[in-house]
Amino acid sequence: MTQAQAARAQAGRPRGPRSAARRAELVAVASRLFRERGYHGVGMRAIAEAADIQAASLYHHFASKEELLLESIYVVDRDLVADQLPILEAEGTYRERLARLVRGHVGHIGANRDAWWVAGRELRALSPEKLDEVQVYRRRYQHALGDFLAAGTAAGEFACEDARLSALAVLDMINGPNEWWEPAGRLAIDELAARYAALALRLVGGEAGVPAPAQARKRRSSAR
Amino acid sequence: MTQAQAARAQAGRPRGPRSAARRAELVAVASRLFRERGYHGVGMRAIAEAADIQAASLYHHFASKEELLLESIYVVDRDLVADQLPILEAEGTYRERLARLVRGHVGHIGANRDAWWVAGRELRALSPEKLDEVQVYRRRYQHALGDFLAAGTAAGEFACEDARLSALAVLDMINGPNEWWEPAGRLAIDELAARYAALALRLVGGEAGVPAPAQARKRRSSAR
DNA sequence: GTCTATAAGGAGATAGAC
DNA sequence: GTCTATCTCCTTATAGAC
Repeated sequence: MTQAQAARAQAGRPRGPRSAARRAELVAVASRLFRERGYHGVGMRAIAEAADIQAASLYHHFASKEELLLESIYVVDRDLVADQLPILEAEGTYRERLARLVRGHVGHIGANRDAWWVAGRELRALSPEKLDEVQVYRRRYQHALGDFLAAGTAAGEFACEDARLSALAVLDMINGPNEWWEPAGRLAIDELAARYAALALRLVGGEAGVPAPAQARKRRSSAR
Repeated sequence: MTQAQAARAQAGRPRGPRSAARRAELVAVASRLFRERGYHGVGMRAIAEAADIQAASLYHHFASKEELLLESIYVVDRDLVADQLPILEAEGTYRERLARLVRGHVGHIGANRDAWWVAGRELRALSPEKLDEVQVYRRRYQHALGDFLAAGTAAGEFACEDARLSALAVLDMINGPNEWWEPAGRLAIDELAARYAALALRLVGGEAGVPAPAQARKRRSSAR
């Protein structure tokens, strides 16, 4: 990848002779195939065929197959963090903010299934440099959640003995639907997101003494 | 795969001119490489080189590359279910049995890291027939846990609104360490297993009204 | 049980025409 | 921006000697 390309990838709305919209289309096609067959299970010829062009034409838009993979992964690991971290800093009780984070997280999985599947399985196909870059985003998210749970425990809203571990446990749980949720299943993604939010509150001790989890969304604008 | 080979793979201690011990060695080598580089990222030549033989010699022990993958996955999906399901039927309170299940599950991840990594990522590389076979084990585990949580709720030990979903949430959480735990980390696998067991109890409402989770292992031989 | 040699095809990537 | 043609290397798997 050239420096110019790297800079373009960082920007929110890249410009230039190689249209950003076309790139995004091609990334979406590649993500779908990577999801279906795995990064190493799909060739540039197959991606090109699915996009209805020749393999050589892909190299006009992307320097390498790895760049296609990286763009897929950015949809999750870069963009999720940018969307979600502000939630933890926003208004509301700790419980409300945690619930919003979980709903946003699960909803993001539902809205970006191909990219999530790829980001969950194909990180190791990245070069060490790009892998590092991606993992910085993940660690930032994880640490922010750990700090938030510690603060919520200090404020008496949660009861986390070990906030770092609780953050891992919550993330393990809310990443789980990436492995099994599908649109045709029993629960719509919004329902699942709401229920996982209630379960996450239990997990961090945010529902202590309230055995009936259906009540979770009635309590509002208290504490803080 | 021939029928004889399939039958041998099913048996606990396969015999024959192609030694089971040699097969297990080669599967372990293959699992490690599949973990490091992905199923499609590793060639038969690389597996052979790591085992210090020629690629053609692998075909004396295994009919195909896929058979090596399948044997890796069996270590998790077939053997785990066989080890773990009896725990749910054994003696003890529901809480005790759930805690034992979680500790066994997390411990199995720690003891079979390569196989777990592969089973978590490379299922789609199996043929549809073998994929089905593996997924039957997974569903059995999931359904057994769901039934167990429903029974524990009816018995008053848990408080699961939706036992099927709670089973998924618990499994999502306790599968999580497959993604991040490593021996050199902050927690030994036994410590992690014990803490995740306590967190799983919270998740299913098995700790209602007990905000201090450190107490979990003191209560014993009550209810049932 | 392991070897050498090879078949038959797919991989990522590039050159240069249009 | 897309094409055709091609380079070089690697892929799974098999044949048959030892």
